[in-house]
Amino acid sequence: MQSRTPPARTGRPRSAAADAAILAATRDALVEIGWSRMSLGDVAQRAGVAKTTLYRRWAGKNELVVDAVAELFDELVLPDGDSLAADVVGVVLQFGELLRRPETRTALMAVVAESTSDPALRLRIRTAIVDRQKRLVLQGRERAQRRGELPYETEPAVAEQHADLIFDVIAGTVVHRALVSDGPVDEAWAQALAGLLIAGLPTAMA
Amino acid sequence: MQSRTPPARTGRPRSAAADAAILAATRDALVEIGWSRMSLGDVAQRAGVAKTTLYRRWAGKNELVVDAVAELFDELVLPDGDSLAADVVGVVLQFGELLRRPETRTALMAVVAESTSDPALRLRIRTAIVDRQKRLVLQGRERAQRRGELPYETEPAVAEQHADLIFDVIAGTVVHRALVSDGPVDEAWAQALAGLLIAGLPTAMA
Amino acid sequence: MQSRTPPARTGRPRSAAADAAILAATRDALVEIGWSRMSLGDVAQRAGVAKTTLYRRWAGKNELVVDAVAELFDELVLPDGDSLAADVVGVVLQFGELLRRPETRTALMAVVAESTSDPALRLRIRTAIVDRQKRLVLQGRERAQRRGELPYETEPAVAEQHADLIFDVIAGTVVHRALVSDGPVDEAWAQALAGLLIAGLPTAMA
Amino acid sequence: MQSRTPPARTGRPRSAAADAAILAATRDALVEIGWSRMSLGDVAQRAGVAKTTLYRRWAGKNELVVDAVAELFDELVLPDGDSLAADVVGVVLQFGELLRRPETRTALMAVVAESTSDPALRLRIRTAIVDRQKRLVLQGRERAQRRGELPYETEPAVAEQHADLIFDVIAGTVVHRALVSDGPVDEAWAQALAGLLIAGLPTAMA
DNA sequence: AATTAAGCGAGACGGTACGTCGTGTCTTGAG
DNA sequence: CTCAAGACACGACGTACCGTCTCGCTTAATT
Repeated sequence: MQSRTPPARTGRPRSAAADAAILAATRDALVEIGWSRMSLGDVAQRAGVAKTTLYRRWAGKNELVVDAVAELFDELVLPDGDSLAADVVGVVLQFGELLRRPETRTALMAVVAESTSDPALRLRIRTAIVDRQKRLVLQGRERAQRRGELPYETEPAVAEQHADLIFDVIAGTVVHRALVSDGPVDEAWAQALAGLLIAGLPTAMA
Repeated sequence: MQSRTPPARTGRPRSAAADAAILAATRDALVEIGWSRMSLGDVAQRAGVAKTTLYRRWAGKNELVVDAVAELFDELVLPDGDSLAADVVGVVLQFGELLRRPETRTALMAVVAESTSDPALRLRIRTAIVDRQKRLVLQGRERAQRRGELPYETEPAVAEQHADLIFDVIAGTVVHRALVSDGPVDEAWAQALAGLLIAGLPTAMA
Repeated sequence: MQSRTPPARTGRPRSAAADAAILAATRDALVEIGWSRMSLGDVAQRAGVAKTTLYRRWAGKNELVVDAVAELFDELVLPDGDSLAADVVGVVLQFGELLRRPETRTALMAVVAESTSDPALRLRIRTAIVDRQKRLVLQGRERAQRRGELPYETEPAVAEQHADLIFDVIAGTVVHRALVSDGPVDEAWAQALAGLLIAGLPTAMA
Repeated sequence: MQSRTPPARTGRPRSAAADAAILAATRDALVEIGWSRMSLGDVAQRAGVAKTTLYRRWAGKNELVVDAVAELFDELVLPDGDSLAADVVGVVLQFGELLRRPETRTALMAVVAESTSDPALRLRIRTAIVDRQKRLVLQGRERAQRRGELPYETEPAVAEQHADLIFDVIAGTVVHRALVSDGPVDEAWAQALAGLLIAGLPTAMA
């Protein structure tokens, strides 16, 4: 809560309202016209702001969009299920719902695409969006361990590897289902995925 | 009985060599200058082809890149493993290798990102790239069934749902690992993923 | 009426209908869409002819247009006036009328413009269009001389210089009036011009 | 009382230097590569200016060339002659000289040709080039009237009609001589034309 | 209250790529 | 050898956005 503006601050301060208007306008523009067709001139006009103001705050489209969508992902919570399977289903459904919103799906994939040739952006995405959600896996595992559904892993490095893998599996699978295969992420599908994860292929297919 | 060319058959036919040259030039340009900086003028020049020729065949950058990248995915083959786990590991490693090549990772994510607000492009990606690779899942399942590792599913609709789910899980997980989590897709990781899929979480974590 | 095709003629002969159709289509296109916007593809399509056919007969747009409009200028005749002034007025009005037709005005100026940097085209215009109309000046002078309105010039070279000058004056003035000053070429204006030519400035302005 | 800038006065003002550079580059390009081969991209590059800047000020090639050439016509001055005939000869020779320069002849006829099917362009040519040079006729007439060579016309409308006609005659005749008949505009020819204008045909041919 | 320095809107600027169009040539198969 | 059809290499078109740069005008904190 303390001011961390490093140097002396003279002159007219930056408008806080402008920041909010720009981020909101960015999300609107993403929904309406898509990533590639969205120009920063558009965003500035929608926000009632000069392009200069926008470039004074962000280096480019990528940085702006990451900031504009990062907060949307913090809505995810681990639902109050009574089994590991229910927890998985709950998270999958929430994530699926998030990916149905145009601004989320478009912006997320756009910045991931850009990040394939921009390591700094990749890091920013991971810290600002992805890693924050690993808490869901950790919470879910802990609950399942308390219920006796999963064993305790004593080696911390191994435990982290497990968590990372599970996160990749769940997040990657839902994204692929929603954005590539273009199929619904509904109750039935979520249960099938949860069944596969918990029981393994031979049992799940039996 | 033979001629099924539906409309008229007049005028100079399109050059088959041009198609190949354009697709190859597209891949080269992707590697050398990246998706976003690559212009269709560049591609045309590299291919020794006029821009017109390019636009006569493809509607834009996205469609062109989908086709250019699609061919790369046809390299994937189901390796000659002697167990379901070995087959999964083999495919995962191949796919991981493919995603390490800059043109593949960049182009794939770029078109997926565009496709989030372009249903026609989404369909094209699915038919040109994704659906073609489901053969790997089908082959792998069949081998596993013959070995007795997996049961036979008699209901075709259910069988297809299983295949789709498995494909989403494997493809999505590998993409997420490679492009978002930014971790290596190596032998150890591939075995961990295969173990999870075959045995289920409780066993895999034990 | 005899075939004057110089070498042996083998293969399919050229369609005579095609020539006429192309020239007519050229005139139509000039009227409707103007010189610069008229493409040879347009002309070919209007004539129901392939572009190849067109290029087989003419070297380009300029040559085609010269041929297409040359004959229109042969309509001009020296009217049956009873004085030099009446003859001048009659010719001026006819020429003015010709320049009101869109295809004539556009095509004439277009080829003249092209000819400024193409001596061969300049020659072609002069022989195909301009020089043919000098007959009007020669006829008018002869009549005026017979009426006693103009003296006889005995030196042929001087007589030709006079005729050339008069032609430049009349043709140039009418073109400038019609196409640049954009004023009407009507009876009153024609009489004013004739008066100036015959009586000279001091008298004409008195 | 003073500021009559009609609309808003905001944003960066247009560079006056750019206008001059563009017009000069246009003239250079006309000389070096000719009207039809000259592209606006060329002009922009020669002027060290972006194409955008060029299109912000002119609607197209025609308008630009009209303005670029118009300045050249302002070089014309009424020479310090001591008779009406000398003044006419002086102006004719200057105009003939102007029409010997490739950029002038080509550009002038090209825009006139375009103007035959573009009334707005016709107006622009008239206001930017033609009407400005009528001053020469007005000055010459005034001098001749002071010398007693021409009568005073008291009716303004008639006086204007006279001036317009004389302008059409001189300008049209010189253009026709120079560009169509392709003859020299030299001292002898200029004197013949002046003689015709001042004395009328019967006297001039005597 | 006056000064001052940055923020602000507007929009012009030099660039680059776009997707389309026209040119003149070439390549088919049919006549 | 001609024809209609249309693909081809080339190159200009006019537009859109980029990110930067003036402009003249606020707007606060400092004098």
